[in-house]
Amino acid sequence: MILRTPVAAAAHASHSSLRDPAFSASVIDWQRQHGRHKLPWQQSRDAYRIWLSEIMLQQTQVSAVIPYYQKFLQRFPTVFDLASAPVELVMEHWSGLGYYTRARNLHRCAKQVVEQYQGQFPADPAHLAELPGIGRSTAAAITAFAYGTVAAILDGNVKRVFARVFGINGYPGSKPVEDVMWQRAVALLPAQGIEAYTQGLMDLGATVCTRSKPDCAYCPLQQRCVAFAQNRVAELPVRKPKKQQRQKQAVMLILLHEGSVLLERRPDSGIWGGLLSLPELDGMQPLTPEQDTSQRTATPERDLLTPELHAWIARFGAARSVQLLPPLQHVFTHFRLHIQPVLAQLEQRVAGVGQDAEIWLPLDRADQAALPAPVKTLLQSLTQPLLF
DNA sequence: TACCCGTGGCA
DNA sequence: TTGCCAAGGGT
Repeated sequence: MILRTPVAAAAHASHSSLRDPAFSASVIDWQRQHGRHKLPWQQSRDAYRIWLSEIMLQQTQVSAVIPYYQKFLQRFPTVFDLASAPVELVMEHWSGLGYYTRARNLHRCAKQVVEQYQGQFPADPAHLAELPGIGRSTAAAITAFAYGTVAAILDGNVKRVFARVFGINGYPGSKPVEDVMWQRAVALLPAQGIEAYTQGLMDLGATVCTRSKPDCAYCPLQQRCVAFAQNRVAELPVRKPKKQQRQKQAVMLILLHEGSVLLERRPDSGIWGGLLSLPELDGMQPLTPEQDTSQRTATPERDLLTPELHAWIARFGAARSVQLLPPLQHVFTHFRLHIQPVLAQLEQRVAGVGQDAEIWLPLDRADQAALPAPVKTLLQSLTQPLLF
C-alpha cells in the first residue's frame, strides 16, 4: 500500500475514463447565465472574506449566513482584527449560528494565518487544509474563488448533483461512495473557468438540483442525468440509513420489605442523573441482535436467578421469595433499554445494612418520588397485583 | 470509521 | 408533529 498525500491521491484518481470536458462546459455556461452572482461574498476576491463565508456556510444555509456575515465583517474587517480579538468577542458574533467549534477554529485559524503566513491565506489548498476548520472541500473552494486555483470541492450540493447525474447508488456519507465522488470531482475539473465551475456546482445544487422538487426542466445536465432518464430523481441521493438503535439491558431488583422498596440514588451524570432508581444487578449490558429479537419471551430463570443474585439479596435479609416479572422496554433518544425486573420479598431485614445511599421507599409513595418513568410505572404496577 | 456538533426550514 | 437535512470538519 503506497501512502499518498490527498493531492497526489486526487491526481492519481483522475482516471481518463472519467474525464468529460463537456460536463464542466455545461456547468460553466449555465452558471454565467443563470447562477448566483450577487451574494455578499461574491463581490471581492479577498481571501479573508471568502474564507469567512465558506466557514459560515458549512452545514448552514445562505439565508441564515448573510446577516451574520455582514455583522461579522463589520466588527472584524481583516484577518488581523479577528486574530487580535478575544475569543469571547468572536463567540458573541457567532452566537446563534450553531456548530460553535467552527467559531473557535475560525479564531485559531486567523491567528495562524497572521503568524505563519503574514496574514496572507495560502493559495495551495493542501496548505490551507492544514489550518483548523478547513478541510479538503473548503480549502478548494477558498483557493478557487480567491486565487483561481484548480481544485475540487465536494459538498452536499455536489454530492446530490453527482448522485443523480451519474446514478450513484449508496449513501454519499459513507466512505466508499465519497471516495468515488472525489474521483469524479477531480476528473471533471476544467482547465479554465474554475471560479464559474465551482460556483456553478453549488448553484445547481442550491437552486435547480434541490433535494425535493428539483427543477429538471431547467437543468443544463438533464440530457446526461442518469436519475432523470431512469425516473429515479426522487430516490437519489440515497437517504442516510437509520442507525439501528443501540440496545441495552438492565436487570432491576425490586426488593420489598413491609411495603417498602429499596432504592439507590444514581450518579449526577449519565442517564437518569440524580434520580432514585432500583438497584441494577449487572449494569446496562449491550444486547446482541439475537437477544433483542427474542425479547418477547422472558429470559430463562436459570440464567438470572443465580447464586450471585441470591447472595446479593441475602445482604439485606432473608428472602421469602424471588421471582422474575415480565420484561419491559423503555425508549430513549439514542437507545432502547430492556428491563428485566426481579421481585424479591424479604422475610426479615438485616439491621444496619441500609446506608445513606440506600433508601427504603414506601410503595404507596412511588408516584411522588423522583423516579425514572419506567421505574415508577413498574412500582405502581405492583400495587395492582392482579396484573401478574 | 462512524458519530458528534446547532439552528432553521421544509414536507 | 416529527424527521430530515443544509456551502463539513474534527475526533
